[in-house]
Amino acid sequence: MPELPEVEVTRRSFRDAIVGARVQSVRMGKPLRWPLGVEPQALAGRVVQEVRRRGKYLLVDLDAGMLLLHLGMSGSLRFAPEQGAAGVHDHFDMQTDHGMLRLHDPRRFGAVVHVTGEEDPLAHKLLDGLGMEPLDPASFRLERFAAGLQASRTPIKQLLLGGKLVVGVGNIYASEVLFLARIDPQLPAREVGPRKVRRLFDGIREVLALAVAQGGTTLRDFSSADGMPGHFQLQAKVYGRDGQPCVGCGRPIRMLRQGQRSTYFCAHCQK
DNA sequence: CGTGGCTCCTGTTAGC
DNA sequence: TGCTAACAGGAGCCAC
Repeated sequence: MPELPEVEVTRRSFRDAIVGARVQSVRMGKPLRWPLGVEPQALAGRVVQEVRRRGKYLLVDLDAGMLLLHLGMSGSLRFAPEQGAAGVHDHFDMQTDHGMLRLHDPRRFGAVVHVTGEEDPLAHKLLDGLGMEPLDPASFRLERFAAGLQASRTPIKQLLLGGKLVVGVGNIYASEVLFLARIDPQLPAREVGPRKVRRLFDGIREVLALAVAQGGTTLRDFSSADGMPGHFQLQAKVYGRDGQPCVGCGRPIRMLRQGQRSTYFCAHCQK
């Protein structure tokens, strides 16, 4: 469900409401990707200072320590003054004096981990290798992006998905952005020419920024932590359109597998 | 070290 | 209609 825009929209939707809240209790459901790393009740009394985002991780700063939160493939967050009884897929409930933060995650690829701070070894392990932030002009630099492509033989689609060069481009946006930039997803990154590099760089920024501005949502249902639905109807030009006519040339869109993930593209428009 | 494949888990959908 | 298999928006881990 969540690529960068959805994670960022989620962050914005509950940040103001939760900052200053004091934790009263924490309930865990079934195991998520990793153990919480602390006894849930040990979080009682902590006060939320800030909610930040790094890649697709949400960082919830407490007055002591920090929570790293990831939505995985199927996770969603909800923050509200009142929440109903926990359902079978609600695996993390943090009750505060401002309301409850709840993670709903059927597949449980998501995570909630407590670390002592930015210097915690686990925080380093999870965050250190992350690439540039595409929505932060100070981070996402054309020269660094171009150099990163130049240094890799990996097919460009997989390099984008990997998150080590630039974060937040998920499987849908990877296909869409490559279509917009007219680049063959199978092309080794170092063979992407300067003009295409430029188009790709601009495309990533523009598409992600637009999606955030319009409240997230890619293909299916998504709602932010305050329950508002997104308004961004990404009408996918290639994703999920195997066999259907390309909006550019009318030839059939093709699907292929790259690293166990599907890629959609137009072999005529993208070369 | 860069790279590719496997893996975690459950729900939905396509196909027989 | 019912069963089964394939597939799903992520990313860490491990073997080459």
